[in-house]
Amino acid sequence: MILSESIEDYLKAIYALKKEVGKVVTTQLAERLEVKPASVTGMVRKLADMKLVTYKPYQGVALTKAGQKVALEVIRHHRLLELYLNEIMGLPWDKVHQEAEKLEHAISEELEDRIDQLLGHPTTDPHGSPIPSKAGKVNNSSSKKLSEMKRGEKAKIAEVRDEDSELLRYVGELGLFPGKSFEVVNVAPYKGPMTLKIKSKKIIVGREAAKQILVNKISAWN
Amino acid sequence: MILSESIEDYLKAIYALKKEVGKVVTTQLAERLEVKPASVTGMVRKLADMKLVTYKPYQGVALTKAGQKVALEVIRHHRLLELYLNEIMGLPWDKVHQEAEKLEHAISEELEDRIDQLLGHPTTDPHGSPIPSKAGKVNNSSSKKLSEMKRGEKAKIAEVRDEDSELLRYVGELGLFPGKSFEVVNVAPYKGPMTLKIKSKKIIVGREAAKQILVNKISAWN
DNA sequence: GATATTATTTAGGTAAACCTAAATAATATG
DNA sequence: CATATTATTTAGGTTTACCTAAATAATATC
Repeated sequence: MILSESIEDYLKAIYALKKEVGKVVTTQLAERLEVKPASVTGMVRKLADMKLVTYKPYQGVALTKAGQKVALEVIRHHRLLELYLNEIMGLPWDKVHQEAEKLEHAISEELEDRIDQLLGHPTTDPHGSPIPSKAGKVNNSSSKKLSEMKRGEKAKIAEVRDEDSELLRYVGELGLFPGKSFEVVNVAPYKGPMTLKIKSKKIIVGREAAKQILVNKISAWN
Repeated sequence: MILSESIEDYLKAIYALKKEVGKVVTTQLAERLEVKPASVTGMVRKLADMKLVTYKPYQGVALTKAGQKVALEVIRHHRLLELYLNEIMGLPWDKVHQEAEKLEHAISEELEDRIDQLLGHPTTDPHGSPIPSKAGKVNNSSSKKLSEMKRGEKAKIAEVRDEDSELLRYVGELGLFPGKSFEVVNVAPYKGPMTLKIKSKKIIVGREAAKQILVNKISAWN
């Protein structure tokens, strides 16, 4: 099956929106893909004809098994590439998303396999997102937003949104990389900044940035 | 300047044909690009409008300075990628062309620079083709075809055509890699095979394959 | 030098993926 | 519940890069 880059991007976006918002509607798809809603309607009808999505006008879109398979393959390419570019080639973590966005459509299955092998079959990318397996399994550790944590709670950084380069530079300078453990020592009111303690070092992070960071809580009995 | 993949491919093909045949005509361009001659006419007119080529109907096409610059940038991407894929990632030399063909349009200038740096600013790709410098200089060592050599002559393998995977597997099995020195010990008549001696080991190579191999003669007084 | 052949161009058409503007459906508000 | 607002779709248009078929130009052959 030969699918255009556009189609792959649509399927990827539908997968992501489903994960983030639950329901996938025309306007949001259009916004994320930076096209007009009318264009989304047209493409979504086409995807439905191809049995890659199910679509009821005014009701929303959902991936079929076949559509999800394609989406996960593209996401696997993307995240393997991000990790390779960062870890092996030394590109900064705030640059790899943009680069992978183009390369994900260009690499062959053989190159994908080789990258996977060179990286030792990794399971997460540099931003903490899970890398789908070749068979299409994804480790979706149900994590919560850092911005919703309360004072005194402890957690580990799980995942940072990878689309925004500026966010990543900011978060990276603070040392908030996936895997880092911390405690919330203060939460300023009026959507103010949060103060975290990482190994006795205090850092301050804005609430907006904190919304873009997912964490895994460390239970009290650990 | 944002140029489509098609445009980049046309410019690359025009550059290559000019090098190989001297004159670039519609039919040959069409053949190489696997499109119809009528399509070439249309695109070439467009390229002329963009000042990337000069074009006189029925007379042929030639790259302008601007067009050559683009062509060399794409070729630089291609050859750096081939070398990276082969040398660093361990892909066989008969697979890298196909992969680079897609990736050359997808990598950023920053990634190009990083690859160049990781490879130590190389000057030839795995098939012996020169890698244009960032400034657009190419080392075109004027070499001749192996198929045209006579018995007793000595030379070094300079370059093997990279488009044909089967040819590369064949030539690779014979050990005829760029840089290898040899002597022609026999040339069978009627376009028959040639017998070469590499370090006292005799190998036999068909005349058709020999046409695809460029060599640098080693002068007698060396 | 007329005619056949080959090369090239012109004219008109298609598919993909977008667009804008207008129409319609769904939802919210007084 | 009538009306305003927002979401979505429909209709028709654009651009890119192809295509086929027909016309024309260049070249080769008798």
